[in-house]
Amino acid sequence: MANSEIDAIDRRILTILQENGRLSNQEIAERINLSPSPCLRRIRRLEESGVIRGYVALLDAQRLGLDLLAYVSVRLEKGGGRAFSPHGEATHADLFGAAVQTWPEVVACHAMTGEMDYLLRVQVEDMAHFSRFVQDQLLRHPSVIDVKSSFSLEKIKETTALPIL
Amino acid sequence: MANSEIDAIDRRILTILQENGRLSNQEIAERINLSPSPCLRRIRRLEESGVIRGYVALLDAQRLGLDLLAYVSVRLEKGGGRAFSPHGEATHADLFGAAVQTWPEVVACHAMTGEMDYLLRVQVEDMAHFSRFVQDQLLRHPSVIDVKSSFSLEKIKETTALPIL
DNA sequence: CGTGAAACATTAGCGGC
DNA sequence: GCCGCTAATGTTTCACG
Repeated sequence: MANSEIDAIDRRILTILQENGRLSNQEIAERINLSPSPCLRRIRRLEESGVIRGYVALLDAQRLGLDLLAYVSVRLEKGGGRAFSPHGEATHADLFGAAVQTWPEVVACHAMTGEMDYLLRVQVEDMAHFSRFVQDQLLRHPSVIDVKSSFSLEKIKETTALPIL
Repeated sequence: MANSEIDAIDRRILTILQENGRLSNQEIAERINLSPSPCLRRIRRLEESGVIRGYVALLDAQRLGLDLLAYVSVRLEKGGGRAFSPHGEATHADLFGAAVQTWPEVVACHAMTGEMDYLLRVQVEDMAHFSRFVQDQLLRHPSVIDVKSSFSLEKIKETTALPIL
């Protein structure tokens, strides 16, 4: 459980796995000039310490008919204010956060500094679906005051790889 | 090479791989009640058709010392305007897009509708690093007019899995 | 689509630096 | 402590029914 330091070899492993998470341990070991056993031990350590959160397949949104990507700024009711909830009491932030988890079209949501409280990344088929999402879900939520949407015209860059060099 | 339709079984495979991209073909085949061979054939077809863009490891930004996530709105010089470039001529958008590719701290960049032209997602160690990035890279870029930053206070939701149900 | 066999990869144990 | 070897086990990937 300890605080294993991440050395240069670990970083090379992470860089490789961020690009291709399905390389075999052997292949990775070759690329970093190590034999398979210690390479695997390092990978397992990185997994267990939580540095590697997991492995996923990345899909192509357009080929799946999800042609519209929106960023939505949301402002909530203010104050340390409380609102009714099934369990008695909860902040607007709690209620909104819980709702966000249940909306599949919201692929990311951050509480933010600045004028707006939350920034949502919303992935949907088309404008009709987006409109329904805003009208029926977002604006109907009791904690939401205000919503501002912008739409992605072009994806200039998009990577899940963190800059660890 | 054709336009293979994605059926219900394919979607179940994709749902599984979006969650765990390292499951063995055998494991996936079991979960969808299929034998390994046809399951693998489907996966390969999804990979080759580009529906599956790739497999990656997801890392934990905080454990790697990347404690600051910013969203930065950028406005560029307007017009079909052109600016000098090494190859003679290029739009401001081209120049800015090329620059973005070279900045490792920018993990995503979209051209957007609305008042700002681009939305950048910037992942850095701390505010000192962010400040250097804005001053030395962004604001120094000849096409950039204006920059507005917001910072993530809390990650409410974040998934690479697309809503394909 | 399923079966089976060859090729390949993973992983635990042990000895050496 | 960390590396590398070996050998057993499990997985992928074909050709073929």
